[in-house]
Amino acid sequence: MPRQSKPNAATGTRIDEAQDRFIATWGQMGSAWGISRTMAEVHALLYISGDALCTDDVMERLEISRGNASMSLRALLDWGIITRVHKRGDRKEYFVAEDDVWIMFRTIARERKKREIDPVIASLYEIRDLTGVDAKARRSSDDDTVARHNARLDAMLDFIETLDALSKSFVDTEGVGLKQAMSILSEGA
Amino acid sequence: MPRQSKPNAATGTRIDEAQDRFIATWGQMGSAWGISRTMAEVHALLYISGDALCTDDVMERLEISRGNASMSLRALLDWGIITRVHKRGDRKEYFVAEDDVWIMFRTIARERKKREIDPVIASLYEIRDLTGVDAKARRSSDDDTVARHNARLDAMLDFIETLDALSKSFVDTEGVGLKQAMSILSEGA
DNA sequence: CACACTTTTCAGGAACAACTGAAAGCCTGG
DNA sequence: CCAGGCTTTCAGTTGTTCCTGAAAAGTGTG
Repeated sequence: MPRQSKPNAATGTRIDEAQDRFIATWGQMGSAWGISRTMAEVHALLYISGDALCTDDVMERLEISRGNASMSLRALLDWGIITRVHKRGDRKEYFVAEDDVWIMFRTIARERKKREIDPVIASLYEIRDLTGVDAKARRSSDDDTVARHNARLDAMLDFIETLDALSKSFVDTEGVGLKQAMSILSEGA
Repeated sequence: MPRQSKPNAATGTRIDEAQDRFIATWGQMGSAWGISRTMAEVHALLYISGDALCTDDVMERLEISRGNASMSLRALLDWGIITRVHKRGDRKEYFVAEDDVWIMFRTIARERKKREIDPVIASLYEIRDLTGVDAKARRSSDDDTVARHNARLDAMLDFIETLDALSKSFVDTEGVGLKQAMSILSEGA
């Protein structure tokens, strides 16, 4: 199945097959981690091709509708892992993926933390407050149950706070960053 | 909405509300990370209650069907984050959640790595082979495209291998473990 | 300022995942 | 080796998410 009408007709299929498989793999992984398959695929396409592609390129290559392509590109922009590019004398918008994988990862991690972890932490503290400080006002027969409940909740909070702190050192723009953290860790092991 | 018919009628509602909210929060988070909501909820219930519960307890508390409860418990067993418990003179099976959050996390991480990361790595290497060593046999006009493609693929592989190695030091049973790794990291920062 | 081109939105439909409930399977004690 | 209680399975249903295509909104040009 020939895909591109570019000059590299001979080996084009080979590259295209590799790209297709990369895209498929990435899409699968995405959906295992709560990212819509198409969105992951669009990102994979932009990443692996390295080119600036427009909506129509994406539509054609992935055989998806205009609406879907537009939505996915928009979402990727919101996540901050692709950027708009303009070409002179062309009114279309083109998109390129961040090509430094480490930066990409940091961006995703930061975003997911903001969207998914922080709200959970907030909720857990609220829940804690339901059975928290005013424990004395409770009938002693239930103290035990409440205490056990609080202990478990606290263990969870403690754990998540630790992960949270850890993620900061990975994610913060000016922090050591994951790459360096990695080398520290591997020395320690 | 009264839930339990246990002795702690007075404060029971307070605890139950806290449990319900914990369960809901956990369920939400689960679904953001590719785990079915119910499965996460069942786990949350077992974790926060700390008791050994049987299928009927779970069904009643979460208002789900027997089939669903059975499936979810079975899946949690497969993941290794809950265990069966038998009570003397009772033919029912009871279940308890791992109560050490750190162990729980390690177990989940190990399992997800095995199920989701390792296959991706294998795929990426296969894809690499499509455009790999036999590059000389290619027409020179495409060398550039192929080279760029391979560079991007390699960058990704390199990245994932690094994460993979990092995760080993967190996850391995005998390794330093996440808790200790954390302290190493926070010193370094 | 109207037109041609591009992007965004969104209602409806398709595809997929999750859940139910009843029936079949499996123990264990008698 | 059957009876009763418990667990698992699975076909059918429900519910959700994702995708499409066409219409609306936006944008710059002649």
